[in-house]
Amino acid sequence: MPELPDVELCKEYFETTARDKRIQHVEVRDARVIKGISVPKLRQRLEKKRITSACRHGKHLLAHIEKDGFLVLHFGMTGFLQLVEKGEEQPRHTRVLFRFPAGGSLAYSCMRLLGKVSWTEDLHAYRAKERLGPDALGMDHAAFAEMLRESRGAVKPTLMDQSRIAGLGNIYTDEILFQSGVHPGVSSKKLSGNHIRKMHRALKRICTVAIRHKANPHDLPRGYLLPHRRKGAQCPRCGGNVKSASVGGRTAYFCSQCQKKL
DNA sequence: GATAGTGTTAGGGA
DNA sequence: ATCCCTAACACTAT
Ligand SMILES: [Zn+2]
Repeated sequence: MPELPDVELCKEYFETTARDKRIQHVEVRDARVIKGISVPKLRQRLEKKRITSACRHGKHLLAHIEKDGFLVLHFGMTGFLQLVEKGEEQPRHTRVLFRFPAGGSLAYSCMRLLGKVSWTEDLHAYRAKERLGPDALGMDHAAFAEMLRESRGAVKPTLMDQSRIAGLGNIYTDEILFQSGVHPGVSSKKLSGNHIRKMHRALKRICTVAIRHKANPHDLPRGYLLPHRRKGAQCPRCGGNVKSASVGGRTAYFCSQCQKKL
């Protein structure tokens, strides 16, 4: 559930299920996901308060709470939100339950506990404290090109560096590099202007299309790597073998035929 | 039973 | 300091 397109969909889900509602009660079922604030303080900030809007920055969902500040939700690798109506069963790994006066509640589920629930009074300060770079979808070509020129090391870890560009992770950087014809291990410094342009366009296109298709890999247009993102699968563009390699400590999947090392 | 996995960060070595 | 790599976190699916 966790890269930019997924979090954007979470934001939309949050808006349709929680906006303008008042939080009656916050049930913290596993305090390990609460970060940067005590459980009583967080409850104090949220209970009886109205949710007025939501926004996303990178992989972070920020829900504006009437007057006070922002509830921050991060989903790690396995987090998601689900509206639970009265009497319905809640997700197995629900860590926090936000109850509304009408009886329904919004469950924050996070199996691996890699996500977090937090609080901030100031979006700017939060961004700085978390060292979050500009959001990937809001970055124009000039900023994107400059970011790559300033970076060292392989391009894939650079794209996943949340302090340089916020929102991309292991999966979508593979798709971006695949559609741009760039090998994940290439040094950012060696990218031509043409490559950078391709990557910038691919990033915008891929995130937008993924959001439109509910971030479901099997609903993506033909030619996308994601549905074939496993070792030994066939490249959807050339029919070659999809390969994997460890780049920056994560497993990258790519087609060595379509993606050149330059 | 062993292993990998959509993320992030602390700790260690160069 | 600063960059880069690895391990660790917790839990499930294969
Ligand atoms: Zn190919």
